Amino acid sequence: MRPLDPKAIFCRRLREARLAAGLSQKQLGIKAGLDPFVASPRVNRYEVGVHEPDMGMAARLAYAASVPLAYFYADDDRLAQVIKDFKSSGSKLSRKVTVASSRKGKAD
Amino acid sequence: MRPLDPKAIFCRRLREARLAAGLSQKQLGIKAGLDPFVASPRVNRYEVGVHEPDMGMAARLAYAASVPLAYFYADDDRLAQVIKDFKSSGSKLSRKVTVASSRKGKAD
DNA sequence: GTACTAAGAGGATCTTAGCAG
DNA sequence: CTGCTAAGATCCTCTTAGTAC
Repeated sequence: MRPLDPKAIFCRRLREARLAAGLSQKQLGIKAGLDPFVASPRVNRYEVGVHEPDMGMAARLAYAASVPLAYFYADDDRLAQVIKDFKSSGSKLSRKVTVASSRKGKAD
Repeated sequence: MRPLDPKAIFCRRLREARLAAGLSQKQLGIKAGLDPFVASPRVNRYEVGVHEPDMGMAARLAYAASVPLAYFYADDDRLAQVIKDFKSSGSKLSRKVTVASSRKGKAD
């Protein structure tokens, strides 16, 4: 079972999640903490596949689009569905890791 | 539900997957297609969290460690388990996307 | 409003060359 | 062997400034 191209998968999942959330590229970027003046080009570059976001940015986009981060990297459509439907039930082990900032994307 | 720091998660999952596969950092890198002379430092930097691999490299590491790529990004331990145990059953829709090369990591 | 693109500035990773257990 | 690190060279991303629908 060879892995599919992860970048192509990422683009597809990101777009699908954004549209499912009913947001424009700019709106998603802003909701993910990007400056309104840069949100549109940056999210666009991610969706088209020209640039790859780092993990911090990808996590914010996932949160803004209401999907788990792992959803963006699921190479199998069934696995993607399983991830999207996953409810973090009683998370007793609240192992809180501090939220770090990503490269440039100021989170506020 | 705030997302945990994805880089810290990635480091933890990568190390766990590598040890579960019974490989050294160098061995994992070589199995992922890296040159034997660079495999050790590069995998180490990923595991310690100093550098972030791009998606292509992450996908090769996941394949070499016998876990789905999405496993590295699962912020919830239960979700991680679900992903790891996921069997891509009869994948009838063989939507083969061409495997692309990543930044520097020559795959052969 | 929406999606999308080019190009320079800036900042990230990669390779090499090492150290310690 | 193993895990791990510093520094310069290299390459990718981010912002700005735009086009087109």
